[in-house]
Amino acid sequence: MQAPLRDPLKNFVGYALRRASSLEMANLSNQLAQLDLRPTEGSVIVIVQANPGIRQSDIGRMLDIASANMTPLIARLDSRGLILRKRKDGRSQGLRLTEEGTRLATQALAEMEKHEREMMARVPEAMREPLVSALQSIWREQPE
Amino acid sequence: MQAPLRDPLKNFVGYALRRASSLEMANLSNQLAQLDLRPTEGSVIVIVQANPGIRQSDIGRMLDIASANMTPLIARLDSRGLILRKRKDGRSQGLRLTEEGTRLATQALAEMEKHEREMMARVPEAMREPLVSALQSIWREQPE
DNA sequence: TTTGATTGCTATGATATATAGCTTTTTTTC
DNA sequence: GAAAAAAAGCTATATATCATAGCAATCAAA
Repeated sequence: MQAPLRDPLKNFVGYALRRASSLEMANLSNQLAQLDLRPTEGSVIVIVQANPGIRQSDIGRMLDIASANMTPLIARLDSRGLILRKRKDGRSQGLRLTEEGTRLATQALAEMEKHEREMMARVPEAMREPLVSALQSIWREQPE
Repeated sequence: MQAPLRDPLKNFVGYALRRASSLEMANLSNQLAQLDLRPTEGSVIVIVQANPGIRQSDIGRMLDIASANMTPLIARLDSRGLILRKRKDGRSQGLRLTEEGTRLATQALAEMEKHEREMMARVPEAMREPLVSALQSIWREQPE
């Protein structure tokens, strides 16, 4: 018998946030793996589906992904035949989903929704709305 | 002028969770970088400080870090002179902080607390308690 | 005593993210 | 209109975290 372990991180919200998020990500990642999509790729094609002709720099701003990291991401979706790039002007290009991309994006969105329901099922009803609001107040409109 | 961008992820809690967590992590990471500590290393030494003699496998269970990943983590803390390993029995070893490790752990904990206050300051009072509870209900006692 | 679980480890790879720098093109400013 | 600044997309590289597969030594349990 030994002394019970102390958890000095237990009461940190930042810690709970990290744990909840990484569990969430792991689960979603497993689901999307069935479609051979990484979580980030899933987000991207869902956004392209909702915004045909969007530029990758726009997506980068929405998801806070640096342009240097958007490049290989988009390249892979392109090489898999999920998206099309069409020149908009000399420097930018508009993105659109192919048929296959549309099919996958629809499935991905369905997975996200299913996953969402499963996660929220674990949160007591009364805490759901405050949870969403609180999370958004944390990351939206970051102060200087 | 172009059509405003649609954000189909906006209403997903999982997405808000991910964004809040990664912002939080980035901030904490910057703070701890001053101490030349990565977030995970900070968590580890704080736990060792609270539990002298703890085994790395215990820490792994607390933080959900696989033993294969604990090894290089602990090795680095050891090589930096922050922790000591003392054989407990043939296979396990007890971890303790050195003086330098104690100094860093104390600073790291202070950073976490400061960071915690800053983050919570952005969350309206009424949502704070529900936020913590909701997050914990998401990741604690994961169902089969 | 044999079986099974635990501890710590090597090696490797996947994913997301970060930094520095670059060219070309467009926009802004003077 | 010319010079300066900003934007788009890109290469290359590095880091942090986590995942998988497997191993030897040790300890605990059937």
